[in-house]
Amino acid sequence: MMRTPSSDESCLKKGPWSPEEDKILVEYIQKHGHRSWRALPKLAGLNRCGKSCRLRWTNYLRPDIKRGKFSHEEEQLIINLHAVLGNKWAAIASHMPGRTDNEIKNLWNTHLKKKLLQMGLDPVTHRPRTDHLNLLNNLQQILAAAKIVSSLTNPCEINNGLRLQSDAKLLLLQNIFQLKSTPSHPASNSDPLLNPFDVLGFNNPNLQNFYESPLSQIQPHFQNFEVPHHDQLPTQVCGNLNSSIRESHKFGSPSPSNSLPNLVSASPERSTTFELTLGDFMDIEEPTDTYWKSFIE
DNA sequence: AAGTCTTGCAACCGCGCTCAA
DNA sequence: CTTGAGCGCGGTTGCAAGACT
Repeated sequence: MMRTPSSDESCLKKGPWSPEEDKILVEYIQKHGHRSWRALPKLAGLNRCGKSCRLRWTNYLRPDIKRGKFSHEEEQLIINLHAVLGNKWAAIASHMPGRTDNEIKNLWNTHLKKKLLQMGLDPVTHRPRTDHLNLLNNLQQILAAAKIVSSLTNPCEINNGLRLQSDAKLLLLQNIFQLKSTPSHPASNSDPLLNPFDVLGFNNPNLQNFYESPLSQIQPHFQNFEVPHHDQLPTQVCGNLNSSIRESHKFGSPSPSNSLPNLVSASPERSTTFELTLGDFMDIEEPTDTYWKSFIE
């Protein structure tokens, strides 16, 4: 139900609060509390609307507010809570005594979102980004982020880092083989102008050579890529791995089937078979979400 | 030194929910 | 059941300060 502002509300003061106004508000609330925000400004003698008073109190003047920079632990906590709760700033704030929803929201929009993007993670899903056209570009970011894992000490970060490493490997395999093996794919058109690395914005000569080389020459480059043993994976994952990633281990032998997974969807929804597989795979040994859910409950 | 751009944050706005009349 | 006041939440804006050219 929409409430239209009353006529006398329109001439009320807006904008930054003066120290005098702050003093009046604090003294009034300390004496009388804040039962009705709408009535408060008149009773306190403030030329502000009740909403503005409430906001000023809850976001700034409340005595239990912890001011100052967020610690690394607090940032990590916000990221973890956001992964479970999404943009429920008030809910996140309720688990962080002394911090306001507004403060957390601002921190997220100015720092944490960028931090996740730099790591190649989608700030909405907290999963590696899978936009279609930027996929290989993102892959570079994911690989770069995954490299950092070796220097991590925090168990949470190590967990995320290991996940990044496996995601990066799978995405790399998936896309390289897709490009190599699908003649109908526009990116693998024989027209040199449509070379996939041109199309995707890559002009690194090493990558160009990599693309131009026959499969038999590419094989040795993947010796260090580990595909998890199927005993460690759920049945459905196993099945898909058998027909996709495992197939890719048959380098050198002609593969008439070309039974390769589809490219990862541009949208965050898990629309392709492989993406489901990847998503399920990522959940293996991934207690984080469950942990935070139980933490919140 | 001056102008422009970027960043961070306080405050505002609009929407939706709850609850009493 | 309907209506409207009050409140809380999430998204957005505007401005000051710092960084950059």
